[in-house]
Amino acid sequence: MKHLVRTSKNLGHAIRQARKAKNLTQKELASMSGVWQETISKIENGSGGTKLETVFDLIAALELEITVAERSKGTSDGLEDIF
Amino acid sequence: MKHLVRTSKNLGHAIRQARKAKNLTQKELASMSGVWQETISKIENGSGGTKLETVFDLIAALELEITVAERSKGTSDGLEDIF
DNA sequence: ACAATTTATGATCCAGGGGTCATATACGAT
DNA sequence: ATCGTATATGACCCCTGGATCATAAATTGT
Repeated sequence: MKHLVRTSKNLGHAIRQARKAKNLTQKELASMSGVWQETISKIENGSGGTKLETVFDLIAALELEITVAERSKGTSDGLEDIF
Repeated sequence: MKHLVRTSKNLGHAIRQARKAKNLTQKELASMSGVWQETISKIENGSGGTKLETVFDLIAALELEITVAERSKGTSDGLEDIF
């Protein structure tokens, strides 16, 4: 699944979905990423203001990757997902 | 151009490149994104700790988009770029 | 319904980000 | 080399994210 991320809420969804897909609890993800469970909770719920590094830590632990590219003009390339 | 972003430095490169591609100065980007020129400078140079929202503002102003997806196992999908 | 586990909330403390201004340094053109 | 513009740096303050601990609320399994 490919997530378009424009807001913290989007990011939260993407992360929660990836975590669930791997059957991890927030606490487990916490210990593998070094990010506190409480913080993960906030992030998954889209509370803004998160620091980039924290996101990178989670992304890495979940074996996801972030890409930045020109806004696709409706290419609808792969199946996308936006909330 | 599609940028794989794993670190703040990567992000900085992607943003600077996109800005240059649009022939914008940091100051111009600043006024169109609401992010201070000084801050843009820091971000482009990969100084970590940036807040997500700040990144979103820049990405939007530069008409870029961020996607999160499973780590591609060497798919080498489109032409990528990693620093 | 109950117990166990998972997630959310709340408070405190501290370090660092970003707004803001001033200035230094780098870069380009002539 | 000089002028003008662009980018980087430094200092200040305020505000908030995240570490941390305790606990509440929600979810899940039986």
